[in-house]
Amino acid sequence: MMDEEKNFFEKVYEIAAQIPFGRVTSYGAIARYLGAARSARMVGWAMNGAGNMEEVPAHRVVNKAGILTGKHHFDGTSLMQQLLENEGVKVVDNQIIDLEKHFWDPAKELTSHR
DNA sequence: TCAGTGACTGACC
DNA sequence: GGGTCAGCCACTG
Repeated sequence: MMDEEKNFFEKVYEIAAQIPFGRVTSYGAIARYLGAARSARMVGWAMNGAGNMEEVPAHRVVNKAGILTGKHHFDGTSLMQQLLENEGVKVVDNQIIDLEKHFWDPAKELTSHR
C-alpha cells in the first residue's frame, strides 16, 4: 500500500541493496517480487544506474541461467566476476557455479508481505 | 514524433 | 530437447 507508491527503480535498488553477502539473484526474481515479472528488462536497466551505487551490488544480480550478462557494463572486463569470486561465489566462463546454492530469492527471503 | 535497442523471461513450435 | 518469438517499459537517435 505505501511502498507501492515508490518508483519501480527505487524498489529495485532497495531489494538489490538487501542481497546478502555471497548470494546472488536474478532480474526476474526481483521483477516478479515487484509484480512485474515480464518487465525483467527494466530491472536490468535499473541496474544500469545502480552500477554507480555502492549500496547496490549489481554484480550480485545475474540472469536466471546464472550468466553474468551485465559484466560488460562494469568498469573493467572481469570486474563482476572478480567481485563474485571475492564473495565465495565460483564463477567459470562468466557463469555462476552452483547457482541454486548461492541463489537468493527476494520473494522467499523477504516473505513479509506478498 | 516515431522507431529501435536493451544487464530478461516465459511460452510456443 | 532446443531454438525462435513476443512482451514488458524506459531511454537514445
